[in-house]
Amino acid sequence: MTALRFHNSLTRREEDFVPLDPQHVKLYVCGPTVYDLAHLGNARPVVVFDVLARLLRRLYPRVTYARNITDVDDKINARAREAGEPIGAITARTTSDFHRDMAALGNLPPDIEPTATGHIPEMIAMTEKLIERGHAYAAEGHVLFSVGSFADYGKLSGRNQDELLAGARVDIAPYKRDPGDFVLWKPSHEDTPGWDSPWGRGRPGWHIECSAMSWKHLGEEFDIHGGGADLLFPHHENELAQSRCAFGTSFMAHTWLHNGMLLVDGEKMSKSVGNFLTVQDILAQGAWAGEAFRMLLLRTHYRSGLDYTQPALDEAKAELDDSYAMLARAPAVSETLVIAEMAEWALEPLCDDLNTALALTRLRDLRTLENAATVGGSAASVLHRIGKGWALVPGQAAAAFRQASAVLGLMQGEPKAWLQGGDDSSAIEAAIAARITARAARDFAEADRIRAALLADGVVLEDSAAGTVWKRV
RNA sequence: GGUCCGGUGGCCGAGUGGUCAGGCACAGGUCUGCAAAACCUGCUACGGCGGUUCAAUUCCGCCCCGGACCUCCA
Repeated sequence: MTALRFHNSLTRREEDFVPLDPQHVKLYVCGPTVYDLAHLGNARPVVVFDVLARLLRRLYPRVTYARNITDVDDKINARAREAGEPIGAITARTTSDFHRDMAALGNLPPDIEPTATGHIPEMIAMTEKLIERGHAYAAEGHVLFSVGSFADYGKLSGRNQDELLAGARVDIAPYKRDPGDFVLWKPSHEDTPGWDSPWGRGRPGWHIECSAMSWKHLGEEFDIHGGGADLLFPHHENELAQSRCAFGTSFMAHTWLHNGMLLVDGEKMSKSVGNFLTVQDILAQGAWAGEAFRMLLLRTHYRSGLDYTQPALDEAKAELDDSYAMLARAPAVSETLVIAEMAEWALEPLCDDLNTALALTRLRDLRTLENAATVGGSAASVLHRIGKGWALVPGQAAAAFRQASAVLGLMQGEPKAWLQGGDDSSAIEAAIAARITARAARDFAEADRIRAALLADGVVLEDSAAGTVWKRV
């Protein structure tokens, strides 16, 4: 496979990916704060970086993908107060909901899923290091990171201190030496979760959590850090500052990747606009919806903005219908060099900054080739366009399609289950048998009557030389 | 206001200094008892104004429009 390239947010350029250790690639992605059901926007980075992890695993002998669970946060505390529910109950339930929803979208679990509450000692240790090295100070029970102590502060997000100051739109706490200084540790009252620390009972700031967890599981320096573009500042800027200053390193992650924001019906999701959608809302549309939503996400390049609309989801479902139908028709074949070559070709775009949209286009081409081979027709124009001289053997393009799709986490289900899944189908089979008898007797009126009746029940028939097949719509 | 990222055909959406994206929709065709599916053909766009160039959707400048971020939203 060709060399991996990424658009690195840190350098704002596309560059070749060079692992720190080619035997072991390390990836960290910011996970959810578990206070409520995952919404559509939460799903995008999970899907995008799931594809990245699958791709890395294909290219390198060992990959460690860590994605955290933020289970200590003031939003969680607020939710617990409102709902009168214990914090532990909220975080446990929300974490399990998150796992369920992400699995429904076809995501594999990360290799490591550290929780913030499980890493308080590491956070305290890092905070102490930062104080020792003169990058942080304690004041009134708080510990603050001193942005003025780090010359590179602002480099990741592309801002300078003056801009940050000018843009500050919150009241500046009196104990801050610099308005840009941010909290590493803050005091907790009796009614708020807290841990004993050298600065009294308190809880960590948000940013230090990710620095501590990535340090614990991936080391002081690692390969790739991912997350939503909205986290670039302040979260990632602060993480980077904490980690580099605590360890005296020249970088935290070598490559920083940021996915674009998801809109719903052209607007940022919000409850007031009424376009707020959770993953559960999508999944409720049917058994097909999880995979269709994943397809929808991957049809757009991860760095671009993406507008979710219902017609777009329906189109993604229709594409899956067509693909599963193709897979259902294709005969099984044994692995060949051509199949490997086809799959490699389809996946090639992923190496160019994870171009999933182009990879999907190539999968469509494989689908057309397979259809031409199994159903009939000429694929000469497709072969000419893609510049390939593949001989069309039924089953081969389908096998390549299936292999390549696995890296996208798509179209791995049983075609029959996708097309015909649902309630008991014996009545449908019986009706089809009756229709075959009618057709054999050239009683087309009866045959058409049966077909129309099935269609009314959402069942579409397709006659071919090989017999009659059916699918639900 | 500042920083950054975008504006591609009816819709979605890649990409490129000059020969084709692709999908959906639509219109023809082949096949079929009729359909459906599949395949074939057609539909030829790159926000506006300048500039560089033999040649710009692709590079540069300005303008317009949209979005993200500007201290804890993926």
